[in-house]
Amino acid sequence: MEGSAVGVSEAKVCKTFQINNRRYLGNKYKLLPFITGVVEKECAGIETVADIFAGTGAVASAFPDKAVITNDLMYSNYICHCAWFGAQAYDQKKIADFVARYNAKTRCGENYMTRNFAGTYFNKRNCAKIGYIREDIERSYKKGELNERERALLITSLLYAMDKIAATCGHYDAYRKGAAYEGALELAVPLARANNRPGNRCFNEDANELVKRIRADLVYIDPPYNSRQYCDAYHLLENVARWEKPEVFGVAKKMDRSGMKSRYCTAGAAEAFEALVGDIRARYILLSYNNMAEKGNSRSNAKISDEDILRILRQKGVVKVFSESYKPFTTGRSDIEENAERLFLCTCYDGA
DNA sequence: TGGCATGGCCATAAGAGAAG
DNA sequence: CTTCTCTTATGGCCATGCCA
Repeated sequence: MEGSAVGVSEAKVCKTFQINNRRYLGNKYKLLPFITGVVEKECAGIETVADIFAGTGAVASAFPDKAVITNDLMYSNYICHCAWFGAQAYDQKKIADFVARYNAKTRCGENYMTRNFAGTYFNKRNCAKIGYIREDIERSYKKGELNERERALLITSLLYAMDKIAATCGHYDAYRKGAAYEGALELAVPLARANNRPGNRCFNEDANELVKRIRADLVYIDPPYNSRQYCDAYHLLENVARWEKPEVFGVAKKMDRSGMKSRYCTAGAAEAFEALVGDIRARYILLSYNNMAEKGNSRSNAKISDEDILRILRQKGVVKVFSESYKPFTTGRSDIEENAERLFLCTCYDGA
């Protein structure tokens, strides 16, 4: 069914991809059965789900029969949400044609990407292609050849394709020196027809501000857990998505990211969380948070204590905690015991 | 001066699938 | 069924800077 969406002829030449075909810190894809299981058992009459720290959007995608609201501070994630959850109609054959044309394109010239990133995360050839494609998407959009959804779909395709070949450990805090660059950039066609309800809405702003204006039956909260800012880890995808061509600096070639930082990565996390919860209008609040409080390196420990989480949520409603053990990724240098991913479900007092 | 934030660097485990 | 191969997944560590 979804597989045939590519079109008869294009299906042969264009590969397809889905929302979870990307590497992302804190990705909840593997935990979806756990999350949806808790919601099915514990929450009645859910019609709208708001995923206000959506990241890849994996959790929102786990509710294909609900109206979804997504939000993320990063534009690169927002663009993907528009692609996956947007309601605007688009021409699937046109997307496949663009993808095929981009994949067939050889000999792209110098551009912003080659000047700034050749020999870092990508080799020069792939940089040239990324820069060419991103420029062409914008040009085509401005000429009216692509609508907003089609622009989002193609940028999403580019971001996912970059992720596949980047010489990284999955994020862009550093590139792997001496690593072999893997293959050539190859775009694929996004299969974005799982949930495109007219009522879906995607936002790109501070979750603390957004919750003052929205209402949902279930608000899912999956904030950053530790001091690592997602704008640091994904600066390059953000750079390409925004395509404002800023100056970049340092070994890692990061752009100025002031104004993109999340308070949930700082010592002010608990305070931010308390304000957020206070402003939420929902019947249920579901929070994902790990139990890394004091277990590992200070850089990786959780910023909000269990005591604060429970104290804050209990002001809002009745709280139940669900836990599932979770093997953290490691490169073999550390050995964290009994890491668990927890779900805090709050049934709100004033939720109706 | 100590706590907090950040820049920059770094790699293997585990599971799935193929092969025998 | 066993073994091999490939793919995919995701933080930890250290040094330094900032600021009350």
